[in-house]
Amino acid sequence: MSEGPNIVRVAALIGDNARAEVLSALMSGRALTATELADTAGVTKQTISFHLGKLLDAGLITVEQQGRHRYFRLAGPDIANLLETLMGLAVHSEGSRLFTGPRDPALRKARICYDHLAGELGVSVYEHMLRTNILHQHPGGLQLTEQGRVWFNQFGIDTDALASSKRSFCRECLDWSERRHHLAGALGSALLTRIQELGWAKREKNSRVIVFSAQGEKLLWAMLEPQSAPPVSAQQAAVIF
Amino acid sequence: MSEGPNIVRVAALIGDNARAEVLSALMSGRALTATELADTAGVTKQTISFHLGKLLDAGLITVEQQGRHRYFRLAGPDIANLLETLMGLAVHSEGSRLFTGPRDPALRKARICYDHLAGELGVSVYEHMLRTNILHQHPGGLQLTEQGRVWFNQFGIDTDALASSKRSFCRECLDWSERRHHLAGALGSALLTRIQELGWAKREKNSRVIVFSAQGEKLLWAMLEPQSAPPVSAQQAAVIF
DNA sequence: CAGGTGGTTCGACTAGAATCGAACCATGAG
DNA sequence: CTCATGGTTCGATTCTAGTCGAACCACCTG
Repeated sequence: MSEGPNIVRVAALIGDNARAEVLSALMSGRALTATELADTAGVTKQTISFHLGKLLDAGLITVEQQGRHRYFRLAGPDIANLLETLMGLAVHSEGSRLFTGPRDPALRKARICYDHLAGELGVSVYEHMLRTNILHQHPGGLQLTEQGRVWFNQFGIDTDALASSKRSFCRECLDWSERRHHLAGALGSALLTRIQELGWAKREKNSRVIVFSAQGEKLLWAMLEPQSAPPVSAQQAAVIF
Repeated sequence: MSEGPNIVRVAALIGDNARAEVLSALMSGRALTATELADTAGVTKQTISFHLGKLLDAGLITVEQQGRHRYFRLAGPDIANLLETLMGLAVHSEGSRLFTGPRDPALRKARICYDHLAGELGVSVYEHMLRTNILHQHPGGLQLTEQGRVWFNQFGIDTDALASSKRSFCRECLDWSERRHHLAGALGSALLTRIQELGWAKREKNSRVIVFSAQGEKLLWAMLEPQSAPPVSAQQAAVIF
């Protein structure tokens, strides 16, 4: 009867309020404890433990013990990718009652997707990088060009160190709100981290929203424009804050 | 509490045996009647009617009335895409008991994904097309090159007619078994149709498997090889490297 | 050591969902 | 018109899965 892999198990797992809430919370890329998760999901500790067990079984999340805490996180970028795909579809399926809450616009503008930048800003930065040939789409996958390497280094990111890590260096990820791609992988992760280091943007507490300061957004674009700014040196940029 | 779109509804919908079976069956791209679906899902007519109602509500499938029959099909390529993504994840999550049934190898080799070719053959054909510059990955999306147009026309596909249709002309689609991309969109659809027209491959009854004749597979590759097929100049193919 | 907090296990309760039998409504064939 | 067939609706049944209360274990702190 059933050909192919067993979709049902995974889908059913996600198709529960509490668990979906957990997974969404973990989309922030943060590692959270069981009680924190219980809190955001709005259930008791016992219940969350039950759910976390199931998610672990299925390999959707992983744990790391640290003292008497257990930190849970998504098992990998694949999972985050699936969740974003689902959101992209759900946003249509919702149809009638689409309550665009107050946080929603901010969420569309810029948010964290697992560990990299997503939303309007995420895709426009990514597409800009393609246009200006910092990144290049190659049959085998996305590639960092030589000038891209220079750009990232000047931005204060050690691309060589990243490349030697085991995780996928750079790849694209589908954005649910924009329905276009943004940058993911080690490079995407490093980019966002650096942006936060420079104080250009901050994460909103308990949310996936990322708020750019007006200044920060301007500086980012300045950094990307090839003519207007021969890449601002990292130190110089950092001075601002 | 919950930010972003409501994943739960969609996921829960897929997370049921009968409905997942329905969706999988519709991945074949065929339009099927309610009783056919009831049959493949292994439930009675009443039950399938119930499930189809839910899937319709959520906009995952659509109906078309024809006489006293109602033909159901997937609502669009997005849905197919989501399902493939899910399969890609499930294949890992299954872990221990992965019963690779007898049909499985055939399914990995070549299968239909909504309406285009997937599996080993699907991705290698697609990647070959990129290498030989029939298709080109462009920041805005996938593009058919001029020489690609010629190639498709010689293959008996009227690309201009396709381009004027409303649906997305050509795009890539992630392959769950290969974890790489294959060709989708109107162009991908036309390609598969033409291959079947030529008798190079046939669909297995009641399954997503596509069986190529030894002859057919050979002819397809001959068609793609740059030296034997004039449209692609060796020069342009070499440009990539 | 005792006390407090983070997490899990067990058992029982409950709500919701899937299922089917049976009756019902349409459409097409003869 | 009558009969057969494709589908839906309704009601009743069954069962699974989420939930919590309570007890329990593990670890850290004082």
